[in-house]
Amino acid sequence: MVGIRERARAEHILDIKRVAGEQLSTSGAAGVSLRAIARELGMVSSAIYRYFPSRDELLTALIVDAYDSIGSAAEQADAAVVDRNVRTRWIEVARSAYRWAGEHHTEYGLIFGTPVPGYAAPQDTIGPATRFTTVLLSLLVDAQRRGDVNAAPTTIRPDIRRELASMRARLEIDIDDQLLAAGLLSWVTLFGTISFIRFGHFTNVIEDCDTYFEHVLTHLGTSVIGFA
Amino acid sequence: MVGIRERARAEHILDIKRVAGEQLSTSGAAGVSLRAIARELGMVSSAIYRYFPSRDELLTALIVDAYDSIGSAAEQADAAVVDRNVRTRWIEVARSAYRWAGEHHTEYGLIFGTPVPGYAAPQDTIGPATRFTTVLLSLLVDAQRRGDVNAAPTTIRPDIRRELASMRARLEIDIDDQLLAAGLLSWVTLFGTISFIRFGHFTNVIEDCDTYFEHVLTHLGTSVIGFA
DNA sequence: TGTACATCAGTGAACGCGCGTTCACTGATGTAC
DNA sequence: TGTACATCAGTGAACGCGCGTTCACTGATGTAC
Repeated sequence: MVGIRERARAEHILDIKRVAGEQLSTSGAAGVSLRAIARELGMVSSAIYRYFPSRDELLTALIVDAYDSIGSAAEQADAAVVDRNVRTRWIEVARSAYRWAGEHHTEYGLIFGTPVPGYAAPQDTIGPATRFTTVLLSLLVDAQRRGDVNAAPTTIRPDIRRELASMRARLEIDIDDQLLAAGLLSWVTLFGTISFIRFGHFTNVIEDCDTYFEHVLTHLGTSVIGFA
Repeated sequence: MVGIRERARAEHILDIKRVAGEQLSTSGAAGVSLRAIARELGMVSSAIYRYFPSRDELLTALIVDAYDSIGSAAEQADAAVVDRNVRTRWIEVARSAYRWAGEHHTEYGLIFGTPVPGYAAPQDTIGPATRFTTVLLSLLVDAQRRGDVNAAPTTIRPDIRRELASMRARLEIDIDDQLLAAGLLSWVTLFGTISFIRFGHFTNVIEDCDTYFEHVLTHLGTSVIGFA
């Protein structure tokens, strides 16, 4: 049986994070203020310290939530593909990231934008941070196992092969050099494109960014990774 | 003949921007403070207003300087290639961006990171912002004119061809769909890679980022753009 | 079932700090006749 | 060449504001016997 206090506590934490998220959207990470949150929630500013020991810890919680949010969006998008076709899965997962970035503009900036100087991401953020990438990786592993890839081979220099081998060992995955390199490049291009679109670098360059994103997606899936 | 006042004024503006740049590196855009700058320079805080009408204008000046700085780095890198070989030019220009981002970490974050909420980039920033891209574009124009490209053709959907045509008209450049699309993708991947490296997303993923960057560069030049 | 004690949530005042911006002012540097 | 005036740089005080964090406290909710 869950006590009244425990439930109230969980609710208050949610409330604080919700208001903090609103401040994040309106005025950025620097604009998140404990006093303003307390004011908004009708409490006294010192009461916040019952829930978060400091402002930095609250920011960390927001970062963790953002990673979890985009990670679970990707997991759901992947799980929703019933026939498990890897090309379709890639497209759905990539789209989910694009959509998430559109719906959570500031949270996206928080995790993929300028790092806050002096703020060192604590250990707690590492797990959630890898959640999205794990979806991508397991997709590639499946593609490899099923043999559903046939990209034109590109030249990979020995020093990069060494780097890829070390990555393979560290992540304990079974993906060959060709596919791993293509996956890495696609991962970066995916978020590079999303950032350029969401951060406004395509202003006066591309008019219909949604369409362009779809084009990049298809291109990466077909020509770079080479899904069947 | 340049008056004493005029020269002193120009020097003071440089001083203010220099100190502001130092603050930018230490504490980010939010940490740039007029009062702290004045303190550092031994003036009274209100004196700053003789040089910049507001804090926002100072920030704008920093952004403009950053764009100018990376732009001129690219121009110099391009100009230094004596044989005008387009592949070499691409590599040198891309490298200059990577190097610049490494030497100007915070300035890079300022222009390619999270946009400051509520801060709308004024007209003054548009010119300097295009300086880097102009170098890349003229490189592509030359490649096209000299016929120094032979990439494997990729499929480009009609709606994207329309987008490319409109871009061609707006920028008044003569680059065909194939090359323009490849250039666009390489541009995004270039900065996507730089951002991932500089913003720390390759921690626990890639060990030797410098080498990986070189690999991406070669790959883009060879397989994506297809320089001869 | 009732009582005694421990835990927790929230209060209110205070500390010590920094910030952007305005304004009336003094003195020095430039300019026009 | 000298004088009268206009422009500019810099001063110092003030306005009004917000912030994170600490601390001793009250009162309510839970727990153990």
